[in-house]
Amino acid sequence: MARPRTPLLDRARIGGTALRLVDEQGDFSVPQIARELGVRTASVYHHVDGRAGVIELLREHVAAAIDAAALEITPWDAALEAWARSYRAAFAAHPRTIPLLTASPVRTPRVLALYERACGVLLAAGFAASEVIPVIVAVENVVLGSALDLAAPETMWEVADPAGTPRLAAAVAHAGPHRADTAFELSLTGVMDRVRALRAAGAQEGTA
Amino acid sequence: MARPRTPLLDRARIGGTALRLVDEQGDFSVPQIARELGVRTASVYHHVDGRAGVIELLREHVAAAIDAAALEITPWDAALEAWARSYRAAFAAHPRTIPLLTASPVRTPRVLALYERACGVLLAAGFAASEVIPVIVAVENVVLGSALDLAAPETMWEVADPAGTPRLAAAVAHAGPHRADTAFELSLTGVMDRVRALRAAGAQEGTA
DNA sequence: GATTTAACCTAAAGCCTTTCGGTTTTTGCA
DNA sequence: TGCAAAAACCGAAAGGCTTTAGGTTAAATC
Repeated sequence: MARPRTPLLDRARIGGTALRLVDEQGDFSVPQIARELGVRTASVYHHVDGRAGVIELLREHVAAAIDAAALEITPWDAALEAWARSYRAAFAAHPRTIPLLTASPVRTPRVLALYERACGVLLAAGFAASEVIPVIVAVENVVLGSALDLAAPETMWEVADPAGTPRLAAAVAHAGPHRADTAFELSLTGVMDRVRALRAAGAQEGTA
Repeated sequence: MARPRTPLLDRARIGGTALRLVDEQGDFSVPQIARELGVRTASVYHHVDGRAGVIELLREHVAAAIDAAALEITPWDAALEAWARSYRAAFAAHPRTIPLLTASPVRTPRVLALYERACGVLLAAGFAASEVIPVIVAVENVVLGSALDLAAPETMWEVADPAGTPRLAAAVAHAGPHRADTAFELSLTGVMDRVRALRAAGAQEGTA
C-alpha cells in the first residue's frame, strides 16, 4: 500500500473514467474516480491538477473527435460546413459533458489549431481579414448552441402543465425524435447561406 | 435570534443576492447568500428549495428581461426576430449565469409561457405542427450559442501563442470590438432567411 | 386569548476539494 | 554496483458545501 510495482493511475485512465461517469450520471467527483479505479482520493491529485484538471481532460477527449481533415475539403464552404458538422458531432457523442465544459471556453491547443486552419481556409477563399472572426464565431454559435440543446434532454420541453401551454405541448408532441438534428440543419444551412452571401458581396465589391 | 419582528429574507432578496454573486464571481453558494444577508445558512432553505431553487430564481430573474411584447409584432418573422434579439439581450446582461442555467432544464412558467406564445405565432403564420419546434429550437440555438460566446470573454480569443497560430492572431487583431454582435447578426439573419424559406415552401406545397 | 403557522436558529450528517507528510518502489546517475 | 532523487500511492485532516431535523420566538388566525 505504497508505490505499486505497476502504476494504477495515469491521465488516460482518469480521463476515461471521468468521461464514463459524466456520460452515465451527468457529473463526476474526484473520490468517485478514485473508487472506480480502486485507489484513494489523494492519489488522483498526483496525476491531475484537481477537479479543474479533470475537466480539462474531458475537454481534450471530446475535442479529439473533431475531424481536422474536414477543413481540407474544397470548395471552402463545403469545408466550413463539414467542420461545423464534425464539431457538433464530437459534442453530440458526449452531450452531458457540455454543462461542465461551457463554464470555460474551449481553448485546448488542438482546438486552437483547428481555428487557425479555419482562418487559413477563409482567407484563401477571399474573405477580408475583418470578416474572418465574425464568420467563425457565427458558425461556432450555431454549433455550440445546438450542442447545448443536445445536453438538455427531452425534459427540456417536458411541459409540467400541458393545460397551461397547450400549443407548446402539441408542438412538442408533433416534433419528431430528431428535432435537435432538424433544428441544427436549419440553423447551419441558414448561416452558411449568409456566409456565402457575404463572400459574394465582398467579391463583387472587389470587382467594382 | 428566533423569528424577527420584520422578516430578513424573501425570495426576491435571495435571488437578487445570488445574481449579484454570480455576476461578480461566476458562481454562488447557499452559505454565501446567507452571509451576505446576515442570516444563517439553514434559514435560506425556508424560502427556497435548496440550491436548485436558487438557480430557478436566477432563471426567472434573467428571463424577466425578455420582452414578451416582441412576439406581438407583425408580421410573424419580425416578431420571431425581435424575440430572439430580446432573448439574447437578456442573457447578455448576465452572461455568467449561462453555465448555471444550461445545466438544468427550463421549467420556469414564465419562460414556458414565452415558448407557448411563440408556438402560437408560428402556427398562425401557417407553419405545420411538425415544423414549429424545429424552428424555435433553431432560433434558440443561435441565441444560446451567442450568449455562451458572450459569457466567454475576450480571453476566448486571446491566443496564448501567436507564433503558433499566426492567422488566427491576425484575424483576431482585425476583428472589431463588436465581433460578438456582428457574428450574432450573421447567424440570426441566416436562420431567419431559412425559416422564411421553409414557410414559403410550405405555402407553395399547400397551393399545389 | 389560544392555537397554528412562519421565520430564524443550533446542530449535525455526509459529501466534496485540496493539501501535507508519510512509505515504498523505481529510476537515474556516479 | 550503490545510492540519491523522483514517482506513486496512502492516511489524515482541514474547511467548504448541501441538506435535514428539531428547537425557539413572533406573527397571524380564529
